[in-house]
Amino acid sequence: MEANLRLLAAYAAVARAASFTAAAAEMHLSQSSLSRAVAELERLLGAQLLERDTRNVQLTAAGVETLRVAEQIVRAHRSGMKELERYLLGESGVVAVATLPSLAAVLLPQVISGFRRRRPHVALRIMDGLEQVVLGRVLSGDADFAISTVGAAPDQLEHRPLIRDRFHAVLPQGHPLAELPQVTWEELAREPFLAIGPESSVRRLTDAAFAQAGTSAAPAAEAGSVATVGGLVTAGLGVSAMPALVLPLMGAAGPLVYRPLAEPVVDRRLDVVVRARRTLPLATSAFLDLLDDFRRGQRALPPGVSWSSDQP
Amino acid sequence: MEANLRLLAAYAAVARAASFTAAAAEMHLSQSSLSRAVAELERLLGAQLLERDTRNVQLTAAGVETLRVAEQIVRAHRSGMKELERYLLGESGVVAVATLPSLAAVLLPQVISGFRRRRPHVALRIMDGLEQVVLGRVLSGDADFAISTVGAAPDQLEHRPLIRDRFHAVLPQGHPLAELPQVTWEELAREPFLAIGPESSVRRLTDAAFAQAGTSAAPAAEAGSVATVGGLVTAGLGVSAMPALVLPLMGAAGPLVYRPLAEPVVDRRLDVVVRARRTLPLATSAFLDLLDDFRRGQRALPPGVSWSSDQP
DNA sequence: ATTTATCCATGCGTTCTGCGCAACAGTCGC
DNA sequence: GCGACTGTTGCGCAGAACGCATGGATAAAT
Repeated sequence: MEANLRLLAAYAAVARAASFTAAAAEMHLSQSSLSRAVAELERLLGAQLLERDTRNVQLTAAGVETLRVAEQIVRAHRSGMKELERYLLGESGVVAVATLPSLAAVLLPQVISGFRRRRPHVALRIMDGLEQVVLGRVLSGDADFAISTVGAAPDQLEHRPLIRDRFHAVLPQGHPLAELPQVTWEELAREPFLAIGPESSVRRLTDAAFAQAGTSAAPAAEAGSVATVGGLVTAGLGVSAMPALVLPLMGAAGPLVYRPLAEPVVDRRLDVVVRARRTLPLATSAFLDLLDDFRRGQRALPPGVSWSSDQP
Repeated sequence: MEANLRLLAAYAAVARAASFTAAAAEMHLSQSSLSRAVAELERLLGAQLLERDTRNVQLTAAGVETLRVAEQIVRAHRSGMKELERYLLGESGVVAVATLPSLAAVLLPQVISGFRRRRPHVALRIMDGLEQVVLGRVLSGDADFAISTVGAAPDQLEHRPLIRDRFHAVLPQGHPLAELPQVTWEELAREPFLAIGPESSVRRLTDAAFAQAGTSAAPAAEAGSVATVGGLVTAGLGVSAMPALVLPLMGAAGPLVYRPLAEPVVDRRLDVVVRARRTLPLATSAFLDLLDDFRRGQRALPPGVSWSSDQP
């Protein structure tokens, strides 16, 4: 029982048209070819499907049943291939992006709305987490790509700059440093410093910045989430430093003051991360292209956040 | 996009096994053949499906989607062919039989119960009607075959004897003829005769029987259905003559007396009727074979009903 | 470090499938 | 009876599909 699609489709066309000649025209095949195909199918099935008397073609009972099944199979094939084609053209599927919590809220919404206008049938899946988790998801293939800081990138990952996210001092209202238009890391280091936990990529950057400014700020306290750090600052226990995109997540416990940090100006660099030497699904490439369009077009971003300049 | 089943099945096997060699063994093909098949499918789809690094075979995102679709298509094909095979082996399908009302009630039930024990997945469709309707259903193909009287058979129909159904006098209780063990047509002709309408095949036979007995019975009344004729006899308006299988349908209005008719003994001959030069679905043949087994085995029938003898 | 085993890709020759052309054989309508 | 139309069949060709043998690359064994 190894009737292939060619035979089934040929038979279905002949049976539907009740004519070899008409079906041949429809299928762009010679009539003799169809005649042979049907004969071959009959031989394979061991049953007569068509009653031909040189003038008319009529279905036998087995022919009716075979037509039903053949059309069902051919239809399944056609619709499956159509579905696959849509997927391969990037018109369907799922784009899975892993990213840091701060980005999910600020950058992605505008990109996504543009993307969904272009590809309405592509679903999006956003997974947020800290850097290690995010990169792990890309490595494992759970996510198609990530937008994240990249500390030590395993060489199975490939990344390119996307966004620069400037660090700001986080101060309680009425704090003396809040009088200044901008604050230096050295000035900040004289205050009790409230740090984010060491798993956060932000912590690595603040440590480095203090070192670069020739000082060091042993944290007065550490917290695991930025919202908690924000609460501690609000309560007047000290100051902190966070990238601009993180700031909206901090003020939950009460009003805070943010001032750009200088000497040195420090940016959190957010990169697009993909697996090296992998061809991406077309829908995903389209998403990345859109992101790059935004970057090159310098689409508006919140203060303190800027697109990375074009790479060589 | 003309990926055929061969390519899809080959790819599915390789992708599932994550190995060309293993899949080749499973499919009884050479590894080189599979390698080529997958390469060909990738070319057709214009997408890389597998990431091979001489040691491992891994699916790309497109590969995962393609595997899903390929398995779906292959499954549809396999299950469709399986279904068709069952049908062609007579293990599924519908046997459609057209027959006269009297037969549907008496003969068919026991045949059907035997048949369903043998082929539990074959459905039965019984259509009853008068001879012309019944034969028409066979001609049109609505029914696979009929059990019916056959007056003038069109030569597109083929028939063979199945049952002989002896005519009986139908008498009201207390009628003088009811005293006799059997009644002759001549005796019957002296009574007011209540005939069935001319569309019924029974009418043709009673007319012929009276003629053969050298008499004729102009009907005192005619009715369209045997139940009505029965009612008229019960009411004492006359007598009638019916084949044994019809008798159970007559006594609805009250008790009647039936006596075998002789001089001549007249049988209604019920034939199996099929379209000439047609191969029947296997399930139908099986039903007919069973019927023939019953006939040759002289399976018990009601009094006055007998199987036709074996044809030459 | 070298060897061995394993795996997938590819060149080559063979077989067989699928095809169109052309000739043929019924059948219908004029 | 003749042409027009239909499906079937013989024939030859192009290429599809296959297996064998080989090559290159890598992981495991020694």
